[in-house]
Amino acid sequence: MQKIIVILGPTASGKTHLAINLAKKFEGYIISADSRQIYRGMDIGTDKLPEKERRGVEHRMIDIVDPNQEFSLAQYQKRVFSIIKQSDKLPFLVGGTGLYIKAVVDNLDIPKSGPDKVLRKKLEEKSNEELLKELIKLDVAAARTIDENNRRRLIRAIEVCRTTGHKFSKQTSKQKPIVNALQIGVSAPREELYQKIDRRVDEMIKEGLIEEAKKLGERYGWDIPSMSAIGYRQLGLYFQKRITLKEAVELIKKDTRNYARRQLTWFRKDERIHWIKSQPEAEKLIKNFIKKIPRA
RNA sequence: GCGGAUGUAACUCAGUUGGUAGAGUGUUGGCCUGAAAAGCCAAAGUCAGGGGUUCAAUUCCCCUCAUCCGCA
Repeated sequence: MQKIIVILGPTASGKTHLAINLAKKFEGYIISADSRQIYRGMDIGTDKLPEKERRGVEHRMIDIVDPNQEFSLAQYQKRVFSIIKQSDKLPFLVGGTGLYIKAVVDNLDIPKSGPDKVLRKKLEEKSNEELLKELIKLDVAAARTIDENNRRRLIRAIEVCRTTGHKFSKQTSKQKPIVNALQIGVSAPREELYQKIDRRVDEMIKEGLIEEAKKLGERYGWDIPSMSAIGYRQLGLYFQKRITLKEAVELIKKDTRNYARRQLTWFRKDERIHWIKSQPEAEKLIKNFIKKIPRA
C-alpha cells in the first residue's frame, strides 16, 4: 500500500511552509488538499505558494480548473488516487479541506451521482419543510440526521436518492483504504492563530487581493461556487456596493476566523492525527513511518 | 453642588400592564460523503449593587455606585 504523509491544520497555521521543508528533505512531492487552490487565477486570496518559493518541489492539484468550471469532491478523490499511482516518490497531501483529506485517507465511497442541475433548481424552490417531507419519503434515516434548515444537504440527499434509486444513507460508507497515511497536524493556540489570520488578511490586501478579486468578478461574475471563497465573496459585496471596503476587510477576517474554528472541529475528532509543535518532531514521525515495513 | 437621563449576554440594543428574559454581532462546542474557504445546529446572562412592598421584583418604591448631558 502506498504510504503518504498528510500535513493538515487550520488556515494560517504554517502547513505550507512546513510541508515544503519536509518534501524537500524526504524528496517527495506535494499534493494540495485545498478546495480553493485548485482554481486558476485565485492566487493571493487562497494564499497559494508562488512558483519561485516552491524550491523545486513538485506541486499537484493546484491550478487545475478555471473558476467557472465545476469541481467536486469525487473528482478530487479520483484525480489524487491517479496521481499517487503514477509516482514512486513520497506524496505529501497538504491542506485544510478536511473532507478532501478524508476522501483520500479513508477512501470514502462517494455516491455515484453527480449534480443534477435541473433537479436542484426545482428543489431550490421548495420550502425547508417540503424538502424534509420529501426526504422522509425517500430515506428516513437520512432525514433524521440532516437538520431541517440545512437545505444544501437535504437537496443533495434527495438528489442522490432520486438519481441512483437507492437511499443516500446507504451510500456513505468507507471502503478499504488504498493508501497508508501518516497524518500530521499543525496548529497554534486559538488567540495566536486569530492574530495571524488578521495579519495575513492585511497582507493579502497589500499584495493586491482587491484587484485580483475585481478581475475575476468582472470576468466570471460573483455568484459561481468558486467565488464563494473567503476574500472573493466579501470583496464581491464591496464591488456590488453592498458594503464598504473597510467592512469587507473586517468580514474577510471574521469569516476566516470562523473557518479556522470549523477546521479545528473537523480535525479534532480524528485521533489518528499526530499534532506536532516543531519540524524535527515531524521528521522523526516520518522517518519511523517510512521505515516500517507493512505486513503484506 | 443642583437637575435630568441611562445602567439587561463579550458588544449594540429590545423586552416583561410584576410570574426569574430576547435579537443581531462576537465567542465557544458540534454536524458534515460529487457546492466543503460551502451549508447547518447548539450553548452561555444572580436583568449595576443593596434594601423595601408583594405569594412572587429584572419590572414598582428608596438608597448607593458608575456613566453621560445640562445648570452652576
